[in-house]
Amino acid sequence: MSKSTHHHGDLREALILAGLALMEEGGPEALTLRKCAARAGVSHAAPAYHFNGLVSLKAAIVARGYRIFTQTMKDHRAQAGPDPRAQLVAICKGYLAFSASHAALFRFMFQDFGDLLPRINASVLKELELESTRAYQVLSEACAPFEPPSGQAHSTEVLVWSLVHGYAMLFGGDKNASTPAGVVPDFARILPDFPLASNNSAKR
Amino acid sequence: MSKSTHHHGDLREALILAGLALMEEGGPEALTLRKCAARAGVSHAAPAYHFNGLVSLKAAIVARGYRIFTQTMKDHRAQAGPDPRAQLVAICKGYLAFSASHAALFRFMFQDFGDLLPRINASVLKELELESTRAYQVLSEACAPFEPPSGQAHSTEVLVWSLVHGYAMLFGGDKNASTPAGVVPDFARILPDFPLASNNSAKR
DNA sequence: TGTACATCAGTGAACGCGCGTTCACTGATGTAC
DNA sequence: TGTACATCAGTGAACGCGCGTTCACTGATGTAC
Repeated sequence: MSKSTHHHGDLREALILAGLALMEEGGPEALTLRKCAARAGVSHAAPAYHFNGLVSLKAAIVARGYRIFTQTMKDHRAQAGPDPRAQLVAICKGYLAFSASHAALFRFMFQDFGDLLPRINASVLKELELESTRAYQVLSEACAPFEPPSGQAHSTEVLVWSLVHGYAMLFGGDKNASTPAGVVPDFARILPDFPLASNNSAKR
Repeated sequence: MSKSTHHHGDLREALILAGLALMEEGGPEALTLRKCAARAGVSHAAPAYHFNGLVSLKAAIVARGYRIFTQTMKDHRAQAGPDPRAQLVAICKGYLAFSASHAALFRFMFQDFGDLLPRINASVLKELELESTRAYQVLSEACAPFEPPSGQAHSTEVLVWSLVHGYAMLFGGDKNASTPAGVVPDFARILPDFPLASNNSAKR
């Protein structure tokens, strides 16, 4: 343990990791500058110095969330076969795996940032846009083979994204693991019934 | 304007309406005891007396949200024809209409209440459960004609609910009205392609 | 190689703010007789 | 019908708390010569 109090080394990384941990433990309410600082072992004024305020720290944490999200989907895809349908199913399973393993963060990421956007540090905002676009692209690519060749653009993408996102929100976490009326069918039993137009060699 | 300062008359209703207004104007962060009280024109200690703390006031507001939600779906259903498919589409449009007209409230309703549940006033909790169950039943009934007769129970329900909920969350509000890649297809152009097994006289 | 100095990352005390809660109170309402 | 009294809804001042922000500072690092 270094005696030096100044020059943390990688304060930014430490703050983001602290924020991710706090988010999972106490939800979005627990994400404050002071708690992040305490968890990272620095003065409570340090995060306000590194980022320009709480908003940018939150954005940096969300950006990191998207990076993990993307990686989770890619990991699942890598374990599936080359068949486009299997690839798409794997991506969706990765989507659900992330939403379950990072439940609070997942909801936080898809929050409405609205008024806060203009207050985000320019470089952090750029990073956030990059990471969220990358996550989106993974899903988009997996849907591409199923887009109707001459129909409404992105309709499969919107269909699949809506379905998997809604399922994740409603049934994905530990809570609300059932409808008021009973047990929820496993997602894998729903997805294969999709009417995905295949303009490729996708098999059932 | 009555001079009497005590005995508001219907403080409960006034507080709930104040809360609904605050929610739409400033999001969930704006929902505090003091702001609700100020908006309802009462002392800031009044809401803490009427409900036993902020948590139960929030729950009462969510319960009211579900009541409006149910009514919105029913209103849309009433304007559709008797065909089961038309009814289901109408319910979904009602779902989306509510999520758009009460964007912040909608997200707040589907929040994870988790740790807060035990702290809700018993009668308010009962009301919340009643209203949310009623909303759920409207959707459930509309899906019933399409449930596969011998398949997995509630699979159509889960499918439709996930799809419409995900669409509402991702594209329903004013914000994020498009995918990163472009324009979002209208929901009505997606839903009719559903592979809904009809054990009824539902027509396309 | 060694010294002087500028830069910069992080400190810690202090500030004001809005919050939920508490509590002795007040004044209107309802009830007993 | 009228009076006494209990109940109860809402008041308003006070409290402590955690928060984000500010600012003069300090000590480590990097650079010029």
